[in-house]
Amino acid sequence: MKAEELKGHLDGLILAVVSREPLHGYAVIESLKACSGGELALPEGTVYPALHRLEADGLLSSKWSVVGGRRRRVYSITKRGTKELGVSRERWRVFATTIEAVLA
Amino acid sequence: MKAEELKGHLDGLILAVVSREPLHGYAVIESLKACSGGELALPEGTVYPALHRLEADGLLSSKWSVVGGRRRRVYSITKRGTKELGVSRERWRVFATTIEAVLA
DNA sequence: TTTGACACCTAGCAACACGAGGTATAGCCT
DNA sequence: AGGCTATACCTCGTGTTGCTAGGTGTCAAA
Repeated sequence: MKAEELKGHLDGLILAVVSREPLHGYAVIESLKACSGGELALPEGTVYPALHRLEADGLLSSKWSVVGGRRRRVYSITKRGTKELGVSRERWRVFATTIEAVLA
Repeated sequence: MKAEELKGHLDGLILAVVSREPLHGYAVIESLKACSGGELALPEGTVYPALHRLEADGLLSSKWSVVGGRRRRVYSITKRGTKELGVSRERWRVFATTIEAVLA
């Protein structure tokens, strides 16, 4: 998976996995890996800043928790985040249709 | 169509339209627009540098021609470019499958 | 006790699509 | 003749964004 391919699509992916259930950052990485059959093995330096960005934009909200002595920041999707996820899905459909029309 | 979405996918699209028939830069823009039903209305500042990049990488070759007093740089796909187009198509399939698995 | 998994963070880099600006010809309308 | 539009090329600078590389700290198992 090339790095640039992902640009502009990451936010939607994160919103999608967090919308299923609240997750902390590390779990988001694992969830993306699991959902994609290992294809989306994203480094922390990619995911953490993205989570911060999404929270700053009001699409995710977080709260700290401690489990087994380890601190976790657990993210939940907000109302605006849910709406944005819908937009992302629709935008993906348009995008994929467009690319396939040209590439095929 | 968001700008960042396209990143990493543009080269494959250009290779695809040029592979159908040799085209000059302006015609590449028109062809992309036509193939995509107007969705891919890319500005010149996007397409021209991409064409130069592809030529520098040996995936396209160009020669000047003059038609009706206007000079055109006509691009043809090279052998390596054809091969790369195949790679791009396969990479798109993997990418689209991956995104859909997570986003759906 | 040292390795690995878990769990978080940030600064700086590199890639790349785009906006804005520039040059020049041809054809059409007034 | 002058102005406008379409054709046709180019480049510089900017903004976004994913990644690399580095850092901190806990816990369990070898």
